[in-house]
Parts: sequence; C-alpha cells; structure tokens
Amino acid sequence: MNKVFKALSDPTRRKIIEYLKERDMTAGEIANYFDISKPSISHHLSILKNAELVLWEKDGQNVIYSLNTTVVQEVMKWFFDLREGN
Amino acid sequence: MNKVFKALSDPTRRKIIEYLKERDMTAGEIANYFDISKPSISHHLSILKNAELVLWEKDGQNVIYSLNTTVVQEVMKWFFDLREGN
DNA sequence: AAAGTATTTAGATGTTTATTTAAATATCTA
DNA sequence: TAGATATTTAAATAAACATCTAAATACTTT
Repeated sequence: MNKVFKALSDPTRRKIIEYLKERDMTAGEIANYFDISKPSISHHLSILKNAELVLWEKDGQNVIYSLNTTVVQEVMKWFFDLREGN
Repeated sequence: MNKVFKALSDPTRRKIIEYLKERDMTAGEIANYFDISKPSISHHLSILKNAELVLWEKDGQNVIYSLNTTVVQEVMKWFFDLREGN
C-alpha cells in the first residue's frame, strides 16, 4: 500500500492515471501528452506498474497500458475506513 | 490537491491520520506512538496542516490535532471520478 | 539483413525530503 | 519570577527522487 501512495504522490503519474481512465494507451501515446522525455515517462510508468496501479500488455513493438481498477478500489477503501464509525 | 497526495505519501503521516480518526490528540500524544523524535513528528504535523488534512487548536501549552474530514472527502472524490462512466 | 520505430535501461545531476540535535518560544505551576 | 513541560524552528546531513542524455533491446518493414 505504501508503494501505491508513493506512486500517487507525483502529479505526472496522477495525470497518466487520469488519461488511462479514458482509454488504454501505448507508452508513446502517453508520453506525447507530456513535455518531459520518454525515458522519464517510462520511469513513471514503471513506478505505476510496480504499485500495480496500471496493467500492461505487449502488442508488437508497443506496450499498451491500462488502469488497474482493483488497486484503485483498494486505495479507496483506505479512505472509506477513515470515516466515522469504521 | 498535490499537497494532499504528497502529505499522504509518507507512512508516518498516514499512521497519524489513522490515529486521529479514532480521537483528537495533542502533538505529544501523537509523538508517543512513534519511535522518532518530537521535532520530526512536528514536521510531519506541519505538512498535514499545510495540506489541510488536519485541523488544530491551541489548548494551554498543548496543541490539539484533529482529522479534517472535508479534505478527506475531497481526495475520495478524486478516486471516485476514476471509475468508469465518470 | 539493414534501417527505422517504440520502449526501456544505465549513469549522471540537481532537488526534495525525512531525520537528528540544539535552540527558541509559549505556557503552566510552585 | 524561576523552573518545568509542550511544541516548534533552525541548521545540518543522508537518502530518495525526477529528470536528462546516451545506449541497449525489441520489433517491424523494406
């Protein structure tokens, strides 16, 4: 769970997650949305992968990333449990 | 919102929040739950204050901290909006 | 097989962050 | 008012992190 919160603490990574909410995308497509280098985006993606916030699949020379809703749910539970009477 | 996620990225700060969920506490009481120095806890509390995740009130020589449920709700909304169809 | 495209890995650099000890500030009590 | 307690601020340090360029790997196309 620490990995997940650490992953979410960076604005670029949160933005990546917001894009992936809309549709699955290749690493290159994701990188095109940002003004930072592809290696840097690749690094952010590996942190998101490691936290299991995103899933990935190889498709030829591309790698397609998608949101892992299961882990998103798990983080939400942490917040839910913060409410009174839990 | 970035401040909030940054604040939540540290395990000590998340633990503080979990304690404050149970009851309001003074800085000293909070510090006693941890094996790190009081100045370090004070620093963590100032980050949580700054992110408005906690509220505080002076009571004599003590400072009483409490959870700010309003901001907790706002973060939860970010996750809710990640669900399909939002 | 060679050249081109997509992605990741490696190594380097500057910044941010968590922590500590020591000192400062504020309040309480005898 | 002097001494004790609670909390924060300051200054220093070591570790973690985001970013870059250059190089490596993997796949596709001609």
